[in-house]
Amino acid sequence: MKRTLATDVTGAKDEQVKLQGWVHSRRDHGGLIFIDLRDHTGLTQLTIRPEEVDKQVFAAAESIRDEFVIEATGTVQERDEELKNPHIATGDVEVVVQSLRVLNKAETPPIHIHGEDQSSEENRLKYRYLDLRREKMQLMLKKRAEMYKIIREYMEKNDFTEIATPVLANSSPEGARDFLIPSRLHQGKFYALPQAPQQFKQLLMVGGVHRYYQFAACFRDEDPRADRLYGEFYQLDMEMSFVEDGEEVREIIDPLISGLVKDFAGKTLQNDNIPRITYAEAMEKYGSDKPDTRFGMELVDLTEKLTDCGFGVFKKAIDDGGAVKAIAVPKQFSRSEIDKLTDLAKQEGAGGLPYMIVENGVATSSIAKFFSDDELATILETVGAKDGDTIFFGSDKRDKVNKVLGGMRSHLGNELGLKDPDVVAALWVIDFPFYEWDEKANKLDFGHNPFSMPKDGVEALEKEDKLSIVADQFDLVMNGYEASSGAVRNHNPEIMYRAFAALGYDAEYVESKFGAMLNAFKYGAPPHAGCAPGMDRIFMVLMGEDNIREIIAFPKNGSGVDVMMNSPSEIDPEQLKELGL
RNA sequence: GGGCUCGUGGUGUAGCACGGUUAACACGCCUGCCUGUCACGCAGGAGAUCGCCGGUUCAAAUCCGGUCGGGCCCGCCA
Repeated sequence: MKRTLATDVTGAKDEQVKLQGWVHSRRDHGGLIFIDLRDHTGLTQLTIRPEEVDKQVFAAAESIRDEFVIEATGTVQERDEELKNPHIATGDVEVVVQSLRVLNKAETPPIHIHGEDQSSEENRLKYRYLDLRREKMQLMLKKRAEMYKIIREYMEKNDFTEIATPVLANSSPEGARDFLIPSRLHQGKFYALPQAPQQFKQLLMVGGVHRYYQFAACFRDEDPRADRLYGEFYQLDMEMSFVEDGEEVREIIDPLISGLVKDFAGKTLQNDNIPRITYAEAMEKYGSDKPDTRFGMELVDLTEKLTDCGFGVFKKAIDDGGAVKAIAVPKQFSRSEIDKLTDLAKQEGAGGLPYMIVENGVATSSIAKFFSDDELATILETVGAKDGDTIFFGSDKRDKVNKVLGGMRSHLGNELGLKDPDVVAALWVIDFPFYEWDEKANKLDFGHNPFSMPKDGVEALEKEDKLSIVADQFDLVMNGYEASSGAVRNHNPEIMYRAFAALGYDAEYVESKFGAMLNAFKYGAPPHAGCAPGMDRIFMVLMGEDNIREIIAFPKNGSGVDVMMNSPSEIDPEQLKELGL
């Protein structure tokens, strides 16, 4: 007898079929029992009539409970018109059961398997194997595989070679905390799980690999977030040799992203040609290096226009070389809402949150009296505020103003529902600064990582103002999430030494940290560039989720604990002893 | 490390600001009835020392202190 899938029964009318799956629900009418059988394809209704089966079979049907694993054989029959159920795919037919076998029993499930997330995440993670039976999670697993297939085909078509790099690697001096693995053979020494296969992929370029890619597992021991998994994640790690301009990398990725958004996810790509904006522009307009551009509410600079204004707070900021900027928000807020927003601004480092309300073409508020009518009119015009809008101001050092108003913009974009879930706004933020100022350590540090190429070559590194040096380094941003970073790599040891020298590190230090790579570069390293789109996060955006745990089979919770497997766990003293620990 | 927030039958919540009978509702579970349901229906039932510890009080799910756990955010992280 033919083994049939739940959703294939429609095409098997009047045929004898055998189905295997789980009991999704059971409706016992006494003299007639319906069972919705669920397998990985969907649901089919089994109908058990006492006149058509043995007594034992009917008794079995009576004793069956939800989530039992069963095997049923029977005949597919078209339902009478009035009995058809348009809500399920197989609702036109039913399987009239002849025999029934319980393959396994099931206790009452501790989470709801029907419908949308009706159980706490805590329980869902603890019983993930049950959670995965849910339609939504099944879809996530299948779509993820589909996405991988699309990407793999695209990369192969573009001459990329899939190569695996070691998972037992070395601790890297920069960046995130490492996961360390004690060596048994070399006691006192450690491997580390790679934060990314960065050095390996660059060494592949030196090794003559033209274009490389892999779905690389990356490991970082940093606190998780809603959009950041704890411990491990996957990126489409890729690198191209003989590329000296980051644009070439972006042009490879563009069609892939475009296809994933439109064809794979069925969403609208905001701009068919994925825009490029500089880091500086992103910070000025959106106050963020990963702006969500599905909505406007851009930051407007008022510094020039308010140099002589009578409002002491603004005046002082401007006199101190800072900036005054504003955003117009299409809503009037209550006093308590303003208070909450003010708290938010303060968390971002602002002293307060000055605002004006626009009514009848006039800006009013407690601070309005400090401005001339001309200045008020200029503010309205420059900010582009309309009646019913609220204008929020920031005044401080330029960086801080951008940060505060950028945080406000992002927050309000959510609050006011300005983020269209059917649209994906993708953009490249390019020209990241090579160095940045580390406020805490009060010293210069690398912006992203030390492996990037300064944009105007070695000479650029000699600039007096180190903070103005731009790297050929870029991020892909999707709906306000950082989806990828990438760069033209530094393949020249000289530049590497100089880049570190500017931070006060000598050649010895550089050699001790990056010896293998520096050494390799001496033997003819081709120029190369690449990027590493984060698969989990991109998939999350494509699926319209805002919690990255929703799209992963077995995520750890917010404390880095696998509540299902109970990892991390204590270890047998014998194992420790063997490692010399 | 810090801030905010949540913790009540198997599951999800209400009750808590203002302490006071038997802790309520929905889903699920159990028993019985039911031959066309698909959120099946009907009747009945079981199931919770309200995360834990301590305090205040005649009396604590409710107030106070502490602690543990979850979630979001900052720090951190590309």
